Amino acid sequence: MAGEKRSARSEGDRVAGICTALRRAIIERALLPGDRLPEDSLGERFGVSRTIARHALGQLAAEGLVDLRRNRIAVVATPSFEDARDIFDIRLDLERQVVRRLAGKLTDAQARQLKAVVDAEHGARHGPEGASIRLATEFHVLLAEMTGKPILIRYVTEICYRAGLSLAAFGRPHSSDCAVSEHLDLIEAIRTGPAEKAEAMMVEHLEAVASRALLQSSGAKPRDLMDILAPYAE
Amino acid sequence: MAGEKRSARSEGDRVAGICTALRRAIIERALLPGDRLPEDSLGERFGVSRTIARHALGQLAAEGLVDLRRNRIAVVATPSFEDARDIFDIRLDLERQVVRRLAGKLTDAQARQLKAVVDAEHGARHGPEGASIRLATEFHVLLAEMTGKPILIRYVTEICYRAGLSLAAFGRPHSSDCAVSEHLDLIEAIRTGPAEKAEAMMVEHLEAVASRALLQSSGAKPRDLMDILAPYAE
DNA sequence: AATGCATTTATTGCATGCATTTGTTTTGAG
DNA sequence: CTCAAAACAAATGCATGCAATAAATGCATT
Repeated sequence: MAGEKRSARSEGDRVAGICTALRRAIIERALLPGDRLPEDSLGERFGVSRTIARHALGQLAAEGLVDLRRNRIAVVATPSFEDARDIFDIRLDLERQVVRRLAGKLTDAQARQLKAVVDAEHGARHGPEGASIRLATEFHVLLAEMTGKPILIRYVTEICYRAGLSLAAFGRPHSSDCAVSEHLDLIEAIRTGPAEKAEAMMVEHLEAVASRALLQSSGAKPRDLMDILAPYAE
Repeated sequence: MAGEKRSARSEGDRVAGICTALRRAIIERALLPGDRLPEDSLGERFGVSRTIARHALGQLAAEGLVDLRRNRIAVVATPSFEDARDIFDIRLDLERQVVRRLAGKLTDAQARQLKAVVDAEHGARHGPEGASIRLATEFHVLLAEMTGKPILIRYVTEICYRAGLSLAAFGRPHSSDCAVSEHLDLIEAIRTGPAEKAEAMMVEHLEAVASRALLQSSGAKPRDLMDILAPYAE
């Protein structure tokens, strides 16, 4: 009874709660591109009516994480290869702004907070892949949050989630080792180095992530039925 | 023209219709920051139930055009001065990408299409301010659409609308004359010039727009009732 | 006359119900 | 036995109703 009251109050908006849960499920690859998201099931699972579930799906569709077609069951979005490229291009610009604004201005407390996330990444590097990816994303989001600029934070967050989904769309395993050391280097560069150097390092990092995931798999992206069956056709 | 892709992206056609109408009202300054948007009135005006109106408000809130607080009437967003700066910073990066991709690759048909919009701007320069601003925005959106990159188009469109709203928040009149000639120069630079030159011109243009609107009015931002009434108070 | 409190009204939050549409199974003809 | 058409099941599209909350108004008290 008290629990009901508390959960209702702490989660001022139930729509936001569902969005958060689904975003996390998507970034952790518990939900994969193409997975169905019926309003009924969502509502039942989260203890709300279809109305609320529907609204949440609308929000996620606006963020590009969900595909919504009229009279059809909502599905987790399946970004195309071109989409993925464009997302990373935009992400590059946005995160470059983040670094430019933080370079040389990181407080010790902030550096510690970032390192804590990287530590968590390190600890999760042999655990389930989902946690690893989520933490890597959290690192970038936290960095953006430290700019204190709400609009920049919002766009960086959104684009990071979309980037994560894009990576999932191509089924590449997440190489956490690289991310961990690159993230550590980034913290140092942002804290001490000149803005140009930190910026260059972020560019390098993101391009590495993108090429590890996208360039290598230029042919293996969407499992096309015809491609899969080609060897069996003769 | 501009609404085709938006309506396909969103779900219910009616939700998209309301969004489009409200976006336009906002960009034309028929709706000003802080104006109330009660679900009932919207529903009645557009011939739909509150459910649909509510959903539309949710979408616009996700785009940053509407402020939605629990149990409170939705209002047109009132971007802060810092928000406006951040929006223009992001817009700069995004539109730079647009120019970079279009430089030297504009077909004659596309150039003609862009010129048609600028002509319309020219024709509207002494008419109502709203049309002038809307057309200036359409120019930038059309440019983005010519990249053929859906994600880039989407972010540029959104940020252009937010920029328009930001300008409205500071009550600056729209100087259409400058925009018209600058837009013409842009078309030429993109069509013929090297990418660097076109890019620099876009940067210059957007910085000019931002400084005309933002820098000059650093003290006159939100029309506060107390401020407005100050001269009458004695 | 100004402030705080109660009452009334306006508005949102959310679930439910019905019509419509889509997807699936069944059925029946060839 | 195959395939198409019809019947069924599942899911969405949307409006409406009721409870809860906030804004507005009026009243009383200082």
